[in-house]
Parts: sequence; C-alpha cells; structure tokens
Amino acid sequence: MYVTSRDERRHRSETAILAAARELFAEVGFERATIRAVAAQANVDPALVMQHFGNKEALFAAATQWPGEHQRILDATPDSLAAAALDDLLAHFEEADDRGGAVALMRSCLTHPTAMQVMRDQVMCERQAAVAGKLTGEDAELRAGLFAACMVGLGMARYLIRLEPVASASQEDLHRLMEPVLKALTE
Amino acid sequence: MYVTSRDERRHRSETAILAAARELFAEVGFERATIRAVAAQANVDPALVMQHFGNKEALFAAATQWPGEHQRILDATPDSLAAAALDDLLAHFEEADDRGGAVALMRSCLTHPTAMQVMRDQVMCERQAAVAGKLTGEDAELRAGLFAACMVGLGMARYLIRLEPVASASQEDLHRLMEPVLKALTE
DNA sequence: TACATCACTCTACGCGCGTTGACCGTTGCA
DNA sequence: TGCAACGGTCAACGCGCGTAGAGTGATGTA
Repeated sequence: MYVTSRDERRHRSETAILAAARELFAEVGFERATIRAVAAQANVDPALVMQHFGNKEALFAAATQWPGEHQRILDATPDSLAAAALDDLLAHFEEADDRGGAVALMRSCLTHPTAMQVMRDQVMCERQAAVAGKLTGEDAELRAGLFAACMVGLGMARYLIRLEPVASASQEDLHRLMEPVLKALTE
Repeated sequence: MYVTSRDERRHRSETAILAAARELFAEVGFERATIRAVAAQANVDPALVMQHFGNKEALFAAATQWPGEHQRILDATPDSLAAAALDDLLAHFEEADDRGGAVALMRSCLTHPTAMQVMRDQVMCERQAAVAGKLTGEDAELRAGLFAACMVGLGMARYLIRLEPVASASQEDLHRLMEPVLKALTE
C-alpha cells in the first residue's frame, strides 16, 4: 500500500535525526552525545544516521552550523554597534529556527577541535573584523576582540552555564545594562 | 639497596600524576584526556593512577581545584573593583603555581557536569556576590552577574580559544581597555 | 506483473576506554 | 634476620562506542 513517497520518508527521517542531534549536542556536547542516543531520540536505527551523514563528525558539522549572517553588525553605525551586536546574539539564541545549533556549537567549542576553529575563525573573527572596521582611534583590533570576548561571555553565562540572574534577565535589561559596557570599547 | 623512602616515592609519583593530569585536562578536556595518557606522561602505570585517586572523576577534581581565594575582590573599593577583578583573573591564569588547574576547569566547564557546577556555584557565584556587595543602585545582582560574564568571556577568549589579539595582549593593555568597560557596570 | 531501487533495520565487529585483582620487589619494623 | 606493609606493575575484563555489510520490504518503473 502506498503510504509516503521515498523522498518524503528520506526527508522526514533526515529532519528528525538532525533535530535530535542538535538537541543532544546542545545538551551534553559532542563527546557525550552518542549516535545511538541520537537515533533513539529520532526513532530510527543508528545505522541510518551513518547512511545519512557518513560519520559523527559530519553529523556534528551538519547540526551545528552557526548562521554566518551578521548583517546587523555590518549595517550598524559606530553608535549603534553595541545594540546591533546584542541583537545579533539574541537572534541566534532566542529566535532562530535552528536555535539549538548555536548552543551546540558553543557547548563544544572548548573541547572539540573543529568547533573551536569554527567558533574562532568563522564566528568571532568575522564579527571582530566587522566591529573593528567601524572603530576609530587606537587598538581597534584589540578593542573589537575584547568586544567579541564580552559577547561570548554573555552568551555562555546566559545560555550554557545559566548563571542567575543573567540567564533569566529580560532582553530589555540586557540591552539597558550591556550597551554602555560595550560602548566603552567602541568610543 | 636503599634509594628513596616510601613516602618520598609516593609523593613524587602523586605529584607527577597530578601535573600530567592538569596538563592533559587543560589541553583537551575531561573526555578526551585518558587515564592511560596521563599515566604515560607521568611515566607511570595506569593502575597506579587509580590507586592514588580512585577514579577518573576524582583525579579530575584533584587536578582542577580553582584557587577559591578572591581576596582581592573582597578587599577592593567600589572604585577599584574592576582592576581587582582583572588582577584576580590574571593571577589565576598567569601566576598561580597550579596554573593549569584553572584552564582545566574552564576547558571542561561547558561539557562536564561537576566542572560546570563548580564554575557556576564556586567560582562565578561567589565572585558575583562579592561584587554585588560593593555595588549601589539598582540591579546590583544582575550587574554583578554581567560583570562575571565579561570576565569569563575574557578568560575564555584569551586562554582557551586564543582569539587574537586578545590572547597576546599585554596585561597593561587589558587593564587599560577593560577597566572602563567593567566600570560601566559598577557605577 | 516483474524487476530494480531505495529507505531502512539487524547483527556484529573491532577498538579503546575505565577499572580490577593478582603479582613482584623494596622498605622498614620487630 | 624475618616478615608484614607498601609502592608499583602486569595482564585482562567488560562495556559502550563508532561503524560496516548483509538482509528486508515497500516504492517506483517498464
């Protein structure tokens, strides 16, 4: 009996695997998340995961792509840089469709070589460069780097370590209190 | 023939194991550091590691004790809080004897349950409370939390992710550029 | 209707890990 | 000097992991 097309089935299981992988990688990191657990959560055989993604590294890479877009920062004026960067962070962690992907990358970025490289070279360096391009005065690169460091610290404290009351603070409070902080680096 | 006393031997191998463990945990984190590798680096049998520390978790706990001391922060005036916190960070990572222990704890604090708990409850919360106690005005706790977040971000960018030019910046430059940033939270 | 193709599952392999218990040689006490 | 205690090693166990290859039944095609 005809139930679902092949493409549909394939696409559905791939989506399920990817969602399960994102969730588990985000929760416990690369090492502690097992193919078997991902498969179980996706209601699928472990071997199917391999068939779709080849190996665990590739699954991780597919599950953690951080939206490279940081248009907000590129569009900002020197004066709105702080607000733009905060919006960029909040968007990635609280609004994006593949929200878990950002947490997953960050969770493993201290212990997984590729994740660290992506975090440094594709996430932080790019944003640092975008910020530095808008800065005047001395130490533009270093100030932009410290800017990025503070943003990462905020992200980790709020979304991974869940330090209170940072984790539960409203977006408004974060903007209100962090913008002056970041502006000390941009002015 | 009499070579070394039992106590001396025991103490020596324990020290060697601890140093090796600190180095490996700091380099690759809890999961990727193996008992076998620690033993090899300490020129010792893996079983001896178990005999000294019981199991891998206990070895990790022994190797990563973050110096709880944060007297600098407790002694600071509201005005010198930023400088004191920076000194606290720099001391732990660049001057302490068991320097690697701080990196080891931080390396695994996103992926190892106990490390995360220690990081949050013993390192961040305590310092956050010490900072909050010196703050006046509204949102003292939240501002102190953001303060802690920025410090963690700086530590991770400089010592773990090694984001340039933050990683290679002089202590003087860090003080000069970061103090105004942190003061935006303490004033 | 017959056959090829595909998504998917089953079973199992090999490996490296943390951990254990028996063993060995030195140390130090009676 | 004899013997218990101890630091240290050796060989091995069991487990859970990533992964591979053969098998199965539904799907699509001629």
